[in-house]
Amino acid sequence: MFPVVSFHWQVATVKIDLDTVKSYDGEMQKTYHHGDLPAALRTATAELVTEKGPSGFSLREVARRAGVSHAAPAHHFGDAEGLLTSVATEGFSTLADALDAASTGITDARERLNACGTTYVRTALAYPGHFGVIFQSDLINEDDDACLLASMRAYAVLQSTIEMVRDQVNPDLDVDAMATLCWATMQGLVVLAPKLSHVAESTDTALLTLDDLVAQFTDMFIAGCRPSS
Amino acid sequence: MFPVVSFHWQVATVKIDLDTVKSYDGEMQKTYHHGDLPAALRTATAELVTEKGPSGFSLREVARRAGVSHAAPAHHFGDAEGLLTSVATEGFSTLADALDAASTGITDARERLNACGTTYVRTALAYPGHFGVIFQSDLINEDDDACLLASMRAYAVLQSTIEMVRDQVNPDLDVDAMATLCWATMQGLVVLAPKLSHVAESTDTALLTLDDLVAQFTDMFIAGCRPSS
DNA sequence: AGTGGAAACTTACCACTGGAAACATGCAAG
DNA sequence: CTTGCATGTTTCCAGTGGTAAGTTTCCACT
Repeated sequence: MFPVVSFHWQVATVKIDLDTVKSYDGEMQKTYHHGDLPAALRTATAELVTEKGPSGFSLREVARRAGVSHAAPAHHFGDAEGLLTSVATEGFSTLADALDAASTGITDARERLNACGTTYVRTALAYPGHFGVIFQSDLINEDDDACLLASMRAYAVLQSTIEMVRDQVNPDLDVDAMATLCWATMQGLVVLAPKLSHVAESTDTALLTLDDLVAQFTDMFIAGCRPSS
Repeated sequence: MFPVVSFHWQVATVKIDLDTVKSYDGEMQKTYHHGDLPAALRTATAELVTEKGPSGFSLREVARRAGVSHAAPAHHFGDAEGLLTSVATEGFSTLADALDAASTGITDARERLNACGTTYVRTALAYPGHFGVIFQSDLINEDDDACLLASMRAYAVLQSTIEMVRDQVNPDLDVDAMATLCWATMQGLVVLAPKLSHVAESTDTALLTLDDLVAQFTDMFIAGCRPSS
């Protein structure tokens, strides 16, 4: 059963990536009136959340931006929760792709962990709409299969990285616990960063950057994982 | 100027703590109809958010629970943002008090950091309404003076703890960066925990508990802070 | 004591929201 | 060509936040 699900999920991922290309409005999938309304609604949602935050989200405003009536989204996503869950899935999928691309080929555990961390916070900052939906909205369905699978795919990259740390640094490492800690720290940084005055987003200041914090965390993490004996 | 502000804030803190006592409806502050409506609205908000999550919050429902008309809150808090900011302030203040109580008297850096971490996640789990408002709602005014001061008071405890780590473990430690990392990890754990299947809330299972994760983080953090040379 | 004013609250209204139901439209397969 | 169905639209409903105007209660001052 799992391979089948995995297969579906692969297909879904590719489909999402294509859908995300907004300008592409051509001969593909033009099944009906609106080239690809689900994708248009997702991007409209992400943009709206980016502009006004998760609380500024409104099904009607999204529909308005997509140029359809306010009842159209219901036909594809059921309700607001369905649409937001779909956006969250897209976000997880994008994150998983980015983590995959950033970590493949890196054989040094420390380097790879740093690459994952940097990629995580950069992706979160690059897709504030998606991550806002994922972590600041309680209106998504956590049990949705596609969403769960996409998030697990992202988690798997981190997990394999921590396994590499275990293999290279400390054979007794509790991989799940440490992977959880790493994810928690990265997500905490993303949530906390805008609230902290001494953290800057760009590099052109004397302040700490998120990349700096990630690097410091990586160093501390690797050093802290070494066997104590 | 700062001492004055600090004084005001101290007073506000004490007031909030008294207000929080729900059953207390007696002869204090009974300035008008409703013994102490602001406090009642705050607790109603916290309960509502605990039950239905931040997105389930509704000014009218809160007013209904407090037994007043839907326009009454506006008189005390201006709008929904004002009320939520007040709840966030109360949450930060509670956290600061808890961190203070848990860490005073502990002289060993590792022990104290662990106490802070445990207290953080336990407080977050004990006040899900307040923490939900703080970290999952973008409808609070981050620049509010009282809120800022309360959060800074909580941060200060953590900061002094990290300074203790610096003094006892590594004189070259970047205190601000490490304090940020610790806070981020704790908050990340709180946000992530309910989403992770292998983390349990109570201790009566074979799964990891949040306390376990905090302890593992503390050990790793202290070890990782040691000078590399 | 009583009166003016301010504070606390209510009522009435507005534009907006999400969701459901009934209706219309266009494609695709028989 | 026509039947079926996915895709939208229109219309309606209860509920929401915010504002403005009115009402009640308290307090301070004379």
